[in-house]
Amino acid sequence: MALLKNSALREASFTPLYKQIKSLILQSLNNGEWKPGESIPSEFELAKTFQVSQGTVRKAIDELAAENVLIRRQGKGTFVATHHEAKVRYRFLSLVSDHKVPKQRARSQVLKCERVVANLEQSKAFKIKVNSELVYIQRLLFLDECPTILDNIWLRADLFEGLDLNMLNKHKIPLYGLFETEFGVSMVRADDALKAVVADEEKANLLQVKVGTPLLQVYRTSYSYGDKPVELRQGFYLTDHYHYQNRLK
Amino acid sequence: MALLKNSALREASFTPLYKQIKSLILQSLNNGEWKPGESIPSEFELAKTFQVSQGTVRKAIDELAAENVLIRRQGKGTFVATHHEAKVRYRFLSLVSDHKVPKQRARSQVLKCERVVANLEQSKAFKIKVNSELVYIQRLLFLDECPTILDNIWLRADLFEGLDLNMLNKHKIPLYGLFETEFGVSMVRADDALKAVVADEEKANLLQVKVGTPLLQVYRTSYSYGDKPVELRQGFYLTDHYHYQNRLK
DNA sequence: TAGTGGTCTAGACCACGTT
DNA sequence: ACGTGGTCTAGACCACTAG
Repeated sequence: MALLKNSALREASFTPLYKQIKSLILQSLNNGEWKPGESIPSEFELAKTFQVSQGTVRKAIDELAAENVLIRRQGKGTFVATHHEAKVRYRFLSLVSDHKVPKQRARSQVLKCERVVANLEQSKAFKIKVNSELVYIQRLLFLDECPTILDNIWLRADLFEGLDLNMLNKHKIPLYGLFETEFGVSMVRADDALKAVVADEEKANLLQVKVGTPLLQVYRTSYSYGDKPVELRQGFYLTDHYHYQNRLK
Repeated sequence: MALLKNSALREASFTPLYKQIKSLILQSLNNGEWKPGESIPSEFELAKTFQVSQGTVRKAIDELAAENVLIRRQGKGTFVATHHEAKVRYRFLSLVSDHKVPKQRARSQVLKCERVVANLEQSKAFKIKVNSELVYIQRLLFLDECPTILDNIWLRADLFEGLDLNMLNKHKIPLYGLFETEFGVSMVRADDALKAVVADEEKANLLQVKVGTPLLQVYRTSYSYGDKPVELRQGFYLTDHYHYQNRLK
């Protein structure tokens, strides 16, 4: 794609230069040219390769940084966001302790990892054919050594070839970190839909509570670069000592 | 406050010009110089009054626009955000229908409006003295004519003098719109803490459901300009046909 | 046509981290 | 001392809205 500088023959199709630059950067990220944790070229270098001014590159990076796709570090450079750093490790885990101080520790226990076939709803969400293959994972998340979250997870099988119970149990890192490192899939955004439900027998057993205990049900769709949906989740959160925190602006 | 241009005698106290401009704008908003819905002076005018370049004013406004404090409209001007416009009327109502299409209609029924005394927790949250006076409101919100949300609301009495049951029942506008118009209090941000609970007898009666029905409990602290906390809320949401939606980035 | 916000440029200088 | 991102400026021009 050639850059369209403010030229003459546009007809109601104006796209700012910096948006085009942003797309090019996203494309490079998608192609794996720059990997999570690594630095991307400096603003001046990018300006030179794209044949635009540094300020224009800057504006493109500004937006990507606001979306947590890139991270700027003054004096050091601009880096591709990663789920591995301690600081952002639990970026997508909105559940926090009611007594904020004792920064909880998370441990995951994977119960199932199977290949399944996409139902109508799932195929719609992923924009793939019905009966396409998915990976289904069930796992329990312990916070401060208490079973607190029961997750049912579905992934596009074509993006996660080779993912199995063995691999999941071997790694001690958060799932999103594993996806990033082992499969080159970076989660950058997620949409959650929350409801209050009560625990049925299966969930009650797994979470070690009584049937009828209220649970926070969190349905999630996670997206990679370019709003590509790559994960569906049904989470059931025990909120006796934790709460889901959210900031509205 | 005089603007500190990049001068010599700073010692580890650097504050960018545009941040100072931002503070000045926020101050004007706080003083009620520019009211919600109105336009503020153009970027060039502000640049002239503040004796900086237009680009610097622009960056200040950019941040305030990102925080939904100001709204930019190309060709028209920059406006103070308001809760009255249809588009952003329910900005802070995260509950949406599961079948998104039939854009729900909200109706509020106020049950109580009393003066009460702040407990320890409330006085801490508001950063006021214990036993300070608060306004307590209990109301039921109907979505599509079904009782769906039970709200308990506490406000700083000194900011809401004259607020009573009569006034609340007279107005057909959302609460945050009323607060803005009648008391000059603009809500710009809120922190929600969510848990799953079950309905006790009182809540079950009011929401017309059985005791034991799971409810989404939403504790909220709302802030006005300058992160000033002005409202505490305990909401109980019926999530049989609605869900709390949230985007993670 | 005039006025507003939106884009783009080029250049200077500052703050921060590393060498 | 150098290279990075961060700030600030001045000016040109484009896109949108309204009179």
